[in-house]
Amino acid sequence: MLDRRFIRSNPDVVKQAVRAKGLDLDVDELLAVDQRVRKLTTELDEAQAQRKSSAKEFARADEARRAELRAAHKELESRLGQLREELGEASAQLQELLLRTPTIPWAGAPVGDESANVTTRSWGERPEFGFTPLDHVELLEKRDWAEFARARKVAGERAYALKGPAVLLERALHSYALDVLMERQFTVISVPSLVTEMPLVGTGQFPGHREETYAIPADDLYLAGTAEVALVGLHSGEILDKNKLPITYAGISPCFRREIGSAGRDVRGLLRVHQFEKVEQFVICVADDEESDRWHAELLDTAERLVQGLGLAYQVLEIATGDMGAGKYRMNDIETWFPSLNHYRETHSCSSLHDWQARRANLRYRDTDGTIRFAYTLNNTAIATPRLLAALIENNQTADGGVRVPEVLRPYLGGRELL
RNA sequence: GGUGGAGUCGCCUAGUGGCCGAGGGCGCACGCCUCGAAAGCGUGUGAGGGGGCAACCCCUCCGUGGGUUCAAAUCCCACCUCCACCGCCA
Repeated sequence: MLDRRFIRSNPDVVKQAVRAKGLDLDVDELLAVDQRVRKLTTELDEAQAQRKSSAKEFARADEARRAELRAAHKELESRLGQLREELGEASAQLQELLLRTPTIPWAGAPVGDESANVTTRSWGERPEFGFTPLDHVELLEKRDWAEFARARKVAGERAYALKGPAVLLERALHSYALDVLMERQFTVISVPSLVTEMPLVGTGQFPGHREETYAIPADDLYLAGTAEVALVGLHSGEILDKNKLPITYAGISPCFRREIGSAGRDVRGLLRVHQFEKVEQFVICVADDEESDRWHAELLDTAERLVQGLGLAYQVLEIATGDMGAGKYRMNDIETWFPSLNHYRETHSCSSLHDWQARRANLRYRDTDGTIRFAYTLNNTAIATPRLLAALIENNQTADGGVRVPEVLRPYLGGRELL
């Protein structure tokens, strides 16, 4: 969502962003609707002012004059009704279009679709096995650390149940992430996954990607795909004091995704599941591009250090305009090495949204000079399991099906070096 | 799930159909006073939208959405949230 006034005065910039992001949005139509809304607003204002003054006069008028006013009012009322209806329709149309306006992407983003993504750096050594490594499913089943067939009996496709040391290892990953984030002064917060529509619109999940979210129609609730949803919603409608910013959260929550766009893909194992656990980094900062850029770098750095701490090889991608989504200013994915896939696979996604989400969520702050501004938001994964758990298991397996525990996780596993 | 009470401009509060399209107090900002401060006094102090070079003007908003009325914070209906008690429950 962009500022109407910005769109009015920079239609070409917006059009270019729409093109670069491959979106379906008619900016000229938006401008026309915007103009119509303003015209109707002015007309309604005038009619309403008239209604007010005649109601005032009524109180002091004699009976003859009152009869006149009643008659005149009837006419005015029908005009008001018509204007309200027209304005209501136009406003709804405008809102619908505004919700689809993209953030202007940063100048350094590769232009194009997914194939234009650029690998900017890689870190770590891919493991060399002196034996034929198992994939995570084989390994988990060999050790009896998971139930797949039985879990699917209860919860359908993509379901899983972790058992024994796999559970402890998953928890260790989350504890590790929380400790690192707390060290960086992030506030740990556990948030609802079961949410209303409001925060989903706020994050930008709705209305564009409704079908990816589980709905519970009986209660008008939804299951959020990430803690980011609740975190954006938490401060929505507020005007924060500038000195409260930045707000830095380490949000934890179960995450739910329908994965309807990927039917049949990654159905095996833990790579793409409907329900998972995630620690999310989330920042609300002042509306300053440079500060936002600094946070973006920091969130990305934190995620990289988390993966480095685990000793996993990864690469960082600069995401192209057409692959980053409407709301993103900049996006970098971290892809971690999966031996069984023989390639890197997305495990983290770092995004700067500028004020795109804040506008949707009406999340503002009062600047030093008293001006009220929309804040900037950023988010990045810290740890998402079981996908990262699968990477950890595959990369750290031993010839006999053991799993070496990275040093950073040992404190959470009673000091054990091998599972 | 049931019963009762409540939701007003950052906070507290006035307000029961036109004089409240929102008064007061606190807080905050600025000014006076002071060597400085406190106290005191004075002035100002919500958000959104539209218009104007501008000072400024207009409209909307008293939890949300409907309704009654010439006119609604004020009356009616539904919903949401909060508080209390009862029931059930991890």
